[in-house]
Amino acid sequence: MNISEVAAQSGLPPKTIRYYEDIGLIKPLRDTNGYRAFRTSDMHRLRFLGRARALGFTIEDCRALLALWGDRARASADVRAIAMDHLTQIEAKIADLQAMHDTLRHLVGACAGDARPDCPILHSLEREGAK
Amino acid sequence: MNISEVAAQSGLPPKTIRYYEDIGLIKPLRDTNGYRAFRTSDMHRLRFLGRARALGFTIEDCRALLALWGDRARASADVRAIAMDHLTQIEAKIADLQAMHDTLRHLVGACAGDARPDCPILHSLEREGAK
DNA sequence: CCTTGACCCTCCCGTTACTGGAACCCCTAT
DNA sequence: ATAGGGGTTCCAGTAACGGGAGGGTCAAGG
Repeated sequence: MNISEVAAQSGLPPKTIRYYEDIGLIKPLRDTNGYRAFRTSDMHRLRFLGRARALGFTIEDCRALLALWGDRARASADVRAIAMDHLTQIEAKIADLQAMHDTLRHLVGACAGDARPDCPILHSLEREGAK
Repeated sequence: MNISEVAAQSGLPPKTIRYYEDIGLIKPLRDTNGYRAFRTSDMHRLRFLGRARALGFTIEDCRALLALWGDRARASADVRAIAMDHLTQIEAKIADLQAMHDTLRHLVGACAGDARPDCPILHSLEREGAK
């Protein structure tokens, strides 16, 4: 399988696939012409990566998850730990964004948004108690 | 005012302040010894920047907001447009994160997290309908 | 046999908003 | 004279790729 076919079937752009090889997440074979020759197992790893990335796992998380995936003697606790950690980070991020969202929403709601220069948004950014 | 004092009073690290000068967000004067000499107006701009960044505005948004802030003939509609845009992006991001969160939470809940290798999280990443 | 077009390859730079570090200057106190 | 705590510049690295240059390869058509 050449890279474009793998790209089509995995949903990942060729650039990304090459990058994943660069950083050692996959190790496709090479044809004599230098083209990458992907096995089915490479495809599976790529699909796994695509799904893990879609869930927001970092590349390093993915590396760890792949290792656990391939380890018959793994403990599900190890997988769960990674996922829990990630979940916590996501929750923190959502909380941050939600706070920004609420403040902004309030400010946007208070701003007339017309041709006049007076603007509560700028006032808020200007003065002390801007929160 | 030297950079460390401005840093203390604005809450921004010196490195960040130098960076902001690099990209033209502030233009402090210089003492004869080459040290940056910050005026009160620089402080105000830095505080403005700190608050805008805390609300998640990008640097380029900040540049635009600073320009509007200094423009007596501005229309509040312009400010509001930037904020609305940003708000929309935040909402999109929250939605993304929330979706990841829900999926992950479900998977984490289904995983025993013990010494056995069987793990719904890995199964989900492995199989087709991993969503 | 040659050309064309669609592949593929490997670099290298740019992205965002900084942070860390090296190498070096300046000022004050001991 | 030296030690310390400022300050300065510039370079590199971060996360996870994307864009594009420059150049080899392959299959089909004339």
